[in-house]
Amino acid sequence: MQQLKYSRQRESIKNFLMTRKDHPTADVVYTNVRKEYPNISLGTVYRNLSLLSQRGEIMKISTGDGPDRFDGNPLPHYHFICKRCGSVIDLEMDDIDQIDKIANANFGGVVEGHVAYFYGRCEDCK
Amino acid sequence: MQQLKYSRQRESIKNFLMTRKDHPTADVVYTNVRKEYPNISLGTVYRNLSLLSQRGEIMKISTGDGPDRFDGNPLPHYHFICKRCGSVIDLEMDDIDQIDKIANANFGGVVEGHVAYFYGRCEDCK
DNA sequence: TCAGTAATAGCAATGATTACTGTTTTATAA
DNA sequence: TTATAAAACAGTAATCATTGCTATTACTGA
Repeated sequence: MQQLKYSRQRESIKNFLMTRKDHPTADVVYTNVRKEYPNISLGTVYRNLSLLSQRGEIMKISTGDGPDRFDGNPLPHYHFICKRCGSVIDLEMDDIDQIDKIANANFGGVVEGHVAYFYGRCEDCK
Repeated sequence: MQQLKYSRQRESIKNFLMTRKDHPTADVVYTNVRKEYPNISLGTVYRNLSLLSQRGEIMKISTGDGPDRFDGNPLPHYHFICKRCGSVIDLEMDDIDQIDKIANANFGGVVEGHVAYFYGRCEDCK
């Protein structure tokens, strides 16, 4: 992985993400960063979101339903998705890393990690 | 949910899926079912895969990387995705349903379930 | 200040999936 | 059986998210 050259656009994208707790999509990032950089292109947004998540500076959330979302907080944590309103919420929970060992127990390969999200009804929708 | 009217195409799709352990994509289902029904359309394949997974007769696997895959075995189980070769493998592991309780502990809403997959290197790639 | 290279804007193209429409199949029941 | 209504279909167009391309611009180190 080569080193990145600074860009104002990338900085603005990252700054925007850090102000938000609602895990916006690429398109939401685009419309908001345009307030500061009206000429930024959607391609630039996608490329930088990709770069940043590859480098572990942000987190990409793929729910398998609708577009990907992004989280400015790169520290390990889990997400909850409301089945009714679709909102994506950070969970504060004890770690569940033991599930990797459970998965590895009868497996021929090597389990290195997992992706998990929880679903149900959020506080407003229950 | 209304009742379904029988269709030969849907039966063929389900039968094909049950013969496979490799979790094929919609496109793979399409090219294979065409051997029996040369005029089947890709739309029909998508509609029926959707119907069958809504009804819990098959399982849809969204990895967030590449197209969705489908599993003819609807019984609860987990999947492993190889980071090197991309293959998706069934895991035989103890259940980890306790993670729903852990996630619910400090949460204002209601956790009803989870989606999880494991990744790493498969037996051939490790 | 300048040269080299990475990043950008603008736009075209792709890939997966869904929507539409006229025709065919299935289920029901006279 | 045949008639009828509803569901499913084939074929195709459209959509949505995302990636690729190319000429231009912006960083960076000398």
